[in-house]
Amino acid sequence: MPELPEVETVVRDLRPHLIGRRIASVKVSRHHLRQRWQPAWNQLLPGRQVLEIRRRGKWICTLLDDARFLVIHLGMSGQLTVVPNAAPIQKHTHVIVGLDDGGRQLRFRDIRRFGLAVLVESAAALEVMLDSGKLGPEPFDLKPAYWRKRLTATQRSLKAALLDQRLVAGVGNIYADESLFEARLPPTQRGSQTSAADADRLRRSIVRVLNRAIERRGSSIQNYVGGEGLQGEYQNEFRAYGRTGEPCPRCETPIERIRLAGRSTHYCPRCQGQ
DNA sequence: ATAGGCGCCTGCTGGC
DNA sequence: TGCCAGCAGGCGCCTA
Repeated sequence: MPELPEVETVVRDLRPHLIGRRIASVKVSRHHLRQRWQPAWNQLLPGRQVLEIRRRGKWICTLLDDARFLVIHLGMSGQLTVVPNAAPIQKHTHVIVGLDDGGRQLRFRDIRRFGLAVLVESAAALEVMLDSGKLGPEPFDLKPAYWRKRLTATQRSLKAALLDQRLVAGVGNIYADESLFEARLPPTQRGSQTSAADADRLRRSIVRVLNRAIERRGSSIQNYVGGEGLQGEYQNEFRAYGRTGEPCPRCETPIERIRLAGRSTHYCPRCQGQ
């Protein structure tokens, strides 16, 4: 569930609590996540100091003082929070990292277990994992020529293209629908049919929607909370996503919902043309 | 190579 | 009240 704005909010929340802190202890649950936790990591983590926390697309990369990275993906239902040691341990908590500040823990909770928590050996290994063709550029760094080229090179729908992390990193189902609404483009339109003007409008819309969502600390629908356990507020500003049957905020036409690229897709049949 | 479908999980909601 | 289908911020693997 968490997309770029939610992950960015988590990272910003965690930084002041984690940077400079040392890891005192590690405890993991028996349930496996998308990738199995290696027992060796329980030995490697204690004593390490947190130097940096970065976001890349929907990935959270915590740089440690041995040049390794604790890498976390929130999947659909992941929560990464800093809480007092005494806070009750909620069901589905899979990793608990004790901190040396004498009273708090970093906890990774993930109800559906589509998420991931792994220790990566080095910056080079992280490159292989995330970059090397897998993750496209950050939405804020999209070059107009690149973006149009990638869109026009595919027969898939704009919706499918936006969800493809290789084209642009960090956009998911909510912000794809919201960006297409903002740009007044039909989600079903084939990438190959995209004019230069369409592509650029879409690019700007993505940036505007994501920045606004970050300002509102992301969207909370069911599970999402930021690094301090607070919900987001952007769900109150949705114009298309999840508004099936409600009037379009631009033209009052009821918002429609279709299945596209395997996902629920919400749009205004009138002002998002065709 | 590219595009679509399915499965991985748990929990919640709505209809009967 | 119970049961069952359908749905949910993602992604990787399989197939045509």
